[in-house]
Amino acid sequence: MRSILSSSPPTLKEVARAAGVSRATASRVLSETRPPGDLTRRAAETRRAVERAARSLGYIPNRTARSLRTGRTNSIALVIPEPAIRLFGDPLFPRVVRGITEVLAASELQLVLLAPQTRADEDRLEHYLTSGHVDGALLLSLHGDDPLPGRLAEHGLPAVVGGRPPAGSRVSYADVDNVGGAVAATQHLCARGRRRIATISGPLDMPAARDRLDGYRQALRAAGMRVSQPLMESGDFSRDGGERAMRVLLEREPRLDAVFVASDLMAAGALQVLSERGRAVPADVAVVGFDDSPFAASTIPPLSSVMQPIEELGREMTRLLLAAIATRDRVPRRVVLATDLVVRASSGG
Amino acid sequence: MRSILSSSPPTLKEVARAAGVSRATASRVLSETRPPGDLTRRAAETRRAVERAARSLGYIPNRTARSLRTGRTNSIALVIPEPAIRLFGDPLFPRVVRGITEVLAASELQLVLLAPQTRADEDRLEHYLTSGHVDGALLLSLHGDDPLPGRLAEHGLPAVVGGRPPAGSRVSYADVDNVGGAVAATQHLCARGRRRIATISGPLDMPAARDRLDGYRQALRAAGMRVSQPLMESGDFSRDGGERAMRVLLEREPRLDAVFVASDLMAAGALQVLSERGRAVPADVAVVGFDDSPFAASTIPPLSSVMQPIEELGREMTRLLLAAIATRDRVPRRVVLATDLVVRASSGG
DNA sequence: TCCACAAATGAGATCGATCTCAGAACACGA
DNA sequence: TCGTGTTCTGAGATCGATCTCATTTGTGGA
Repeated sequence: MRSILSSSPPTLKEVARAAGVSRATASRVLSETRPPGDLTRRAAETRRAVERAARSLGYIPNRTARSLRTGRTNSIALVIPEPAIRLFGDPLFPRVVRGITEVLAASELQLVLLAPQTRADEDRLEHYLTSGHVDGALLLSLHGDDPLPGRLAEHGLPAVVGGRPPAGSRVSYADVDNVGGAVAATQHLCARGRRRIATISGPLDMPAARDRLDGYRQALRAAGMRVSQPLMESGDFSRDGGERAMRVLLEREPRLDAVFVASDLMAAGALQVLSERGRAVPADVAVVGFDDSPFAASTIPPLSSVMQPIEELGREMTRLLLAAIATRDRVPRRVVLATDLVVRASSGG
Repeated sequence: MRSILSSSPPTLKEVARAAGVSRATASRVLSETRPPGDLTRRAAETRRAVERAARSLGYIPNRTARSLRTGRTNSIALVIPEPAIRLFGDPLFPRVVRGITEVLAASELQLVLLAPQTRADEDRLEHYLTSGHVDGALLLSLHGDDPLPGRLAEHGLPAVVGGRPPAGSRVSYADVDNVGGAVAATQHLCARGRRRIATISGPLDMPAARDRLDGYRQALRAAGMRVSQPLMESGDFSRDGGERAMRVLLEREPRLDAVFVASDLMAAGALQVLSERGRAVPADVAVVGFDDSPFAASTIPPLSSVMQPIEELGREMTRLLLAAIATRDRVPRRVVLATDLVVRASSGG
């Protein structure tokens, strides 16, 4: 083992000296992954010597130096601009992360998660990303007209957005088919004979929320029904928000006979309010949620919901990013993943 | 603006040439923060010229190069070795993160979150940390005998553990007084006249869980009561785990008259089981939880619980780390933050 | 006006790795 | 044994910034 007295970590130069070879050779041995077997006796010997020296010195390559030379950092960022409380509360994030890490497992890339909390954080973050800390970025949960994708594109940093990106930004993204899911849910309610179908949408500065609302509208129009403002109320994707919106809707349109709710959490709140107000589900009011969360099967009654392949979204984003990094190709690509209506008792099964 | 044709980002050299000065001067102007005012007319002019050139070229310093030279990266890691589902599910993490980001807001440091999911991830992570990507690391939620703190210390990377670190590792840490909190809770139950006080502990490979169990034991002994194995059952800090453990305890010791539960989530499960079995809380069985979660006030009945200052834990960890980085001082320090029993109806108010 | 001293600048070294390229060592067939 | 072609190796350049140190420029007092 190396002496405890040497304060700074061993460098390649020291390894090379210890092994009696040049820096170049040491570098080659340690970084080149070569199919073993097709090397001469001499080469095999130096290789062994270098490896032994590196091991006994406890050598760890300085990534900073390597990055400077190669222009690669071997890490990619996952950016989620959400307050800590939502970051750690939203059930979607762990699923996306699982998908991402699955794909990354096969690579040597390190994933770093960045969650800017303030305006100042966002500036610092942009600087962090564009100044060469990472090879690419995955962007999740962007709101409204976040300028980040555009900025990264200007600097030539590969980026992939999860969910539909801010309008007008030429950036790759993967998304789930929110419109299609909402259409399916609403059509399903129509097909069950419901005539006064309300909706609780998400916050309208989020593309996913807007798409689901669009799908609801499209389906109603396609069925020849009127899209009426009083039947639409927006929540914030939380359970409480769902309760509040449901109360507003019942107040405004007591005769509604169905609700398409843009998230299961809000749907759970809505179910509770309906039960408190003595409306039977699905007899009086049919309910369809969105997400197909684990708890959807155990609400009372079990909640019909639109399934979205979130893990696959994470995988797809990562694949897009890895491809962009590998090919240096900056042509924006997009992938839209199908959603699927899961029918349970709450919509009259 | 710089031409769209130049593919690679502008370097300091280009800025210097554009401003008609040397690289050294450009570097000084752009990185030196100097109290303005005490510079000569000439200096002020070059300063202006360099700044204009940098702006018009869209210059962003290459952090990799800067790091290589200065040995500083201006980022620190937050390591949480938990599966994604727990990482995003545990209500403690957002609170710690809030504390951390509060303290970091005043600095220029970027926080990166690393959550190794597999054994391979852990190796990669160790390599990431020790190869110069960050200036220091905050380690949370370490289990059992995680070798990470020791490894980092070997490589001279400043690190601070949140919670009590694995035994024997000479590393700085901040912790909440789990033992003291458990003692207070148990003493409180004794003082209310309870004689058969059970406990539901956390997973015993976690120091916090062990400390709370220790506190329970200490308090019983101090009160001259016997510590009996059948009155102790461990859960996994989840609600389901609490339900399961409570059932086991009732089965084994039907005459128990109090339970100290090592987390509020488990306590919620326990309350439900007690209610199902027809045991009145607190008349038949008094219950005290741990965490003082937001929902503790709204369980039925409201849950007495041990408050722990988690945000402050985050702040304190960060302060310790920043100090260690600034002073290059590797002497392990520790900080233990007081916990506080909050009495509500579940323990007989 | 001249001199001493402080402030500002630039040339070149440096951080620690990889890459290029020319030359050395080796294997193999004649 | 010798020549040829392939494989290895090492010297030195390089990535993009900062730092050192000698030199230039400018200031203020005599």
